[in-house]
Amino acid sequence: MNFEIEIFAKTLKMTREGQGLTQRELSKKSGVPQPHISKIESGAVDLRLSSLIAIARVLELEMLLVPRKAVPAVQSVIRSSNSATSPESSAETQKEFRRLQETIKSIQAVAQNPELAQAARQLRELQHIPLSLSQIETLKEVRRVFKAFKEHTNGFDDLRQAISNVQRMRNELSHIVASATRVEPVKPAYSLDEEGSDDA
Amino acid sequence: MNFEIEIFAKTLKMTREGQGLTQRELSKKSGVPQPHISKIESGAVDLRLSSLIAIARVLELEMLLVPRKAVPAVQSVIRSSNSATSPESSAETQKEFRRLQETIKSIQAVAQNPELAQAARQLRELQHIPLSLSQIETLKEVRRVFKAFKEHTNGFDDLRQAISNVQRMRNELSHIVASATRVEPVKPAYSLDEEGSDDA
DNA sequence: TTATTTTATATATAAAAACACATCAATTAT
DNA sequence: ATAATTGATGTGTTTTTATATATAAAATAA
Repeated sequence: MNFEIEIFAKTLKMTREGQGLTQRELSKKSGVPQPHISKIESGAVDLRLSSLIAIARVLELEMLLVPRKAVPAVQSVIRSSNSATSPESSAETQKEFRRLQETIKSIQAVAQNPELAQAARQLRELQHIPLSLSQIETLKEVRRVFKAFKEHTNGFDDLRQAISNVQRMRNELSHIVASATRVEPVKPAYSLDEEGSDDA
Repeated sequence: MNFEIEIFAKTLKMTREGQGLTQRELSKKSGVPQPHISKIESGAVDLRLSSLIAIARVLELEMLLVPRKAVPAVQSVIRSSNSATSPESSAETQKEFRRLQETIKSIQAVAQNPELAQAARQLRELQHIPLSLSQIETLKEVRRVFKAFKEHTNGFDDLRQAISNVQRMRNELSHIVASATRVEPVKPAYSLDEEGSDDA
């Protein structure tokens, strides 16, 4: 729906997931019915300020009116605050990592590929590093693409894209990984036994 | 109404006034009807996000969801951004200064008082200094009290309070005033010919 | 004081959110 | 594969915002 409102919808959803809350739990704590939360997160409603505030406070978020010219500075403050401490790296994120590894394993059961294996390795490296909300989003997206590929509803381009997302993320965090496994430069040439088999 | 929403209501109103906009002008630019703006500014409605955003954008404000722990830092950024450049110190503020001086003059017409005179002097010093929104609010409040006092609907305590608000503000800005008039320390003892005349 | 501008109120109507409840579909866990 | 959890949908009702006008009240300017 409204483009302006989508940002809030997404932020709420990402934050909720980052905290490992279900819509029902959030509903209970905020007093907003779960079906309504669903609508809000999908950007389907032009919600009232009180609803927004009620949900935000549970997620430890505050609504602020910021002078436009101060917005860049404020966003930088928020960013550093987010990367500084990451309470969201634990429980739920670990689950997500496990799901992703399951998905990869199920792909590797039918088709081995060095790049995919490398991605798996890199993911293992990242597993215990605190991730930002957007990085967790990337994780989910990567898994979505892997899964779609496995079910032949997605092409190689998407898969390659997803793998390179993992690599990019790994590079972003390389200053933390550092000591761990030696990382070989990513081979640009890509194969993965072209034109996959048909169905099931 | 809702305590959480009042903050937004006040911020919108203060900002609008700071920019010298009338509700009608804001209405025209934002598309929100003037009567509704009135209700919003008085905190009488739990407005929808789209309305809030529409009004805010005209006032060059952005709604942001900020992690609670980052709020203090963000507020400090906003504060310094506000005091740094003050486009709001001109036109409308000058008018407010003139009104306030008129009010003081009308009081002095019936009762002279050294502290009041000093407040008037201090206000003259401040007249060409860029003020923050909250300082402009103080100015309005001071005038409100002065006026109420003149009409015998307000006591001396309030008046004294208002005068000391002027002094506090002057002291806050003393580093800017600096070169101007030499400022004598405020005499604590207060008089102003006790128990004013009755009516009219 | 008088005129003008600005804000607050009033009324009627339309539109949308909020809510309660049930339930389906998709995902995840066992 | 099956059960359990989670998110999305659907329906009907209630409440409230939003809008359009008109106008009263308050503040400001002349």
